[in-house]
Amino acid sequence: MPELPEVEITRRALTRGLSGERVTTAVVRTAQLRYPLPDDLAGLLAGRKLDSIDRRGKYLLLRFEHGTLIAHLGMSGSLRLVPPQLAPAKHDHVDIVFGQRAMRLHDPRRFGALLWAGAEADRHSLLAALGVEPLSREFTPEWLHRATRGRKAAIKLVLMDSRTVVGVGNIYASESLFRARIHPLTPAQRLSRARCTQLVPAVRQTLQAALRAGGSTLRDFVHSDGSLGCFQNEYYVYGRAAEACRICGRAIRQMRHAQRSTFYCPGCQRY
DNA sequence: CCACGCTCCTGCGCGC
DNA sequence: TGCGCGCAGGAGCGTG
Repeated sequence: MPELPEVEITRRALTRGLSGERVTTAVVRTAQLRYPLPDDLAGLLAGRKLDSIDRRGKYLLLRFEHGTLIAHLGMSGSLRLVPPQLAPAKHDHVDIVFGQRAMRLHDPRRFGALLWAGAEADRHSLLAALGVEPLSREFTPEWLHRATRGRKAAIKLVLMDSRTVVGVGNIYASESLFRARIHPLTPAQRLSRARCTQLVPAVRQTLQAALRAGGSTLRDFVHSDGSLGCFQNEYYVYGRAAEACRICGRAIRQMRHAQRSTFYCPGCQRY
């Protein structure tokens, strides 16, 4: 579910609601998500101040005065701000309580993660090898052109490979390739500089449009106040198999590639 | 280094 | 109506 826009929306809301606040306690109801939860989370965080929240790819970095809590929402996770006394629902695995507000982690599929990284979080093994941020100045056509040389894999897979670019998942990869008019199975190394010049702004525009629309809510994603995103209404190809392309009118195709659904327009997108 | 397939888990929609 | 199957937005890891 959550790709970069949804994680960034979550980051902004949590920053508004919680930065500078002190943890009262933490409640852990599930011992393990993708990884075991930190031991004694309440003891680790109680009395500590949350200085800021950063994002690296789809990871949220909650910076406390004595270290960093790394959170990942996996495929079905959300972080909501709730009154601490609100009864937990099914799959509400963790609360971090800040006085009269709690940050509640909900994750039906439990692919999410919560890890304590200490002071050197950015060197954590999960973060150290991540690629460039797609909304940063580093992500340029020249950079993408260089990064794709020697890569035979399909451009869609390379876009989704977090060692290359972070934050682009299955939905936004399909949408970005449509906007750039590039067929998703094009071998990455065959992309000319001109096509990289199409693709880089297409990725940026897709992510920024999703951010403006409040992200996508397909099944699980909710904002930290419980409201829903609406970018799914603006999709050009994702989930639109057999529907008419918004640009050329031809039927959108769906195929399975590398065990993932891939959507494209056979008229607009070329190798 | 690169490519690929498997894996964790629950829920839901579809077809029979 | 009920049930079983396949699929769902991530990404680390092992293997070749």
